[in-house]
Amino acid sequence: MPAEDIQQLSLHCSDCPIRHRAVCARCESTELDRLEEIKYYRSFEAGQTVIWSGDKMDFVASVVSGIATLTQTLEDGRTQMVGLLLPSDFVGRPGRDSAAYNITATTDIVMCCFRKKPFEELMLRTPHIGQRLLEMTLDELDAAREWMLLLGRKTAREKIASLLAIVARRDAAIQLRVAQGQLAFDLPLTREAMADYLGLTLETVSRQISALKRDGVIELEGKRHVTVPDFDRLLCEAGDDSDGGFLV
Amino acid sequence: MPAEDIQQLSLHCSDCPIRHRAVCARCESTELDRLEEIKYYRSFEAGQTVIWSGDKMDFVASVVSGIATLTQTLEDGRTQMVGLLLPSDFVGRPGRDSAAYNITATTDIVMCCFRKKPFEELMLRTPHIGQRLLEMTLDELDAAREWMLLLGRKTAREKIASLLAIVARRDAAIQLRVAQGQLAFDLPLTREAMADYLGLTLETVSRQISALKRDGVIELEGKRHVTVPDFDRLLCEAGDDSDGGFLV
DNA sequence: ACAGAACCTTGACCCAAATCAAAGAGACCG
DNA sequence: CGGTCTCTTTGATTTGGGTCAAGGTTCTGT
Repeated sequence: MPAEDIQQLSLHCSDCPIRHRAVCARCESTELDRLEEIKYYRSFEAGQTVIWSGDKMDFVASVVSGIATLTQTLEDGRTQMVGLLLPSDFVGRPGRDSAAYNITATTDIVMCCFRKKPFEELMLRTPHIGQRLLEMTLDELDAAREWMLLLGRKTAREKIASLLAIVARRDAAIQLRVAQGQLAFDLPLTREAMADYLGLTLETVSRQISALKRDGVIELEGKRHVTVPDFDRLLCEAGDDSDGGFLV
Repeated sequence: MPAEDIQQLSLHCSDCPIRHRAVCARCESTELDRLEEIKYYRSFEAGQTVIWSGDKMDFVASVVSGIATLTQTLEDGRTQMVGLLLPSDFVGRPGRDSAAYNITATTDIVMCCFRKKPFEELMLRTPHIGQRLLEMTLDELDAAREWMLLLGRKTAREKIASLLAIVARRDAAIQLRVAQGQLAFDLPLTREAMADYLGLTLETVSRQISALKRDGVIELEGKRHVTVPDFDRLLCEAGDDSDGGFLV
């Protein structure tokens, strides 16, 4: 989302640190002011579950700060992460009143919620909101499909490299650090969460990270801080030149 | 989509056998008549490529008859199917002018196309179309995420059983055959396409189908015709009680 | 400063699925 | 009818990643 859009949007939502990506920034309707009337905030601690799959969900929300995951599980406990919620991401589905996934906070998190009913009414009156939501949903669909390629066809090493590349890019975008040459960032996920994301076991994740380190593709400081000396090398390890992916 | 919607919709699109699911059936606006003005048909033979990923795509379309696949590939040829287009499915993305995936006809296929520009203009004037598209896109996203669970965490046998269950259900829905007890249908995919769908090799697909046959979960007649004596048994083999999935 | 917990790494071993290889079964065609 | 092509099955072997197990590192709370 271009910077000027964020700014313009913030005119409508001035006390809130979030960029409501659900809302069309180009729409100048005063309807958007009504978002202020129906919104409220909720906080969760790291590890807390925001909502369980199947539970009633009478709100939609944007992430203000922190990180949450969307996961699905089989009866026997096998878990697959199907999405990651980062600041400014939108969650919740107009027209459906129960959650489709478990949402879990992996860090302390603040969400900006809108009660679903009034939000839907606002959508009806303000087509631009729906259009923006459609755009966002299509982006998520593309990201999910790219992840399908990763889950179905990539090797463990490629999966790890892809994840690192995506996190690096996302981090660079957030920090607005222009990334020439060396990149450094903190992994926002535990080894286990990475495993659930990539369809691997945590042991394999650990082993492959060690292998990438041994081969000089990345450097590690502590468990979480990663330095990438040669981003192109990492991309090459990722098995494709994909420039997008899940974290969008 | 409920039957009455299809019927009501067909008022607006009477000569076309397709149910335009992209269009809100409940909308009585005469705007919908303009769809007639901007639509045209294209046919493809089995095996033909409709469009390559990255190509310019200046239309959106609904599938009238036949089956097509959406696939992504890595440079070395590894292929992952990320979607299956069945009659009445919508393809194409307002707001993006190149295709994100390879679209290939797996049977002879007829598509009902709308030039993108006028379709987008129509969307602007008719919010219900956008809303319906949003609904459909959210359904596709759910399906893609369910597929992520399958790709990341299910065994080969569970993958095959899941695919069979989904095809069986979809077939039953299309045929409007009420499915008490025994189900029978034709597989719409080659072993190789199934493999690309499930993230397996074609040999593994063949072996697992043979195993399910040997264990009495399914019966096979020829290579493609499948009979399911006990649908619950098949669901159980699929590893979850999922009632939806990719084919929607 | 110490105990405990949570998280991470590494090794040894195993197995499900990939790979390599060969042969069967239809479909189509001259 | 036999030949060829495409699709499918089955067998033998290999291997990537899972499983089980044992320690190592931080971090937190007392």
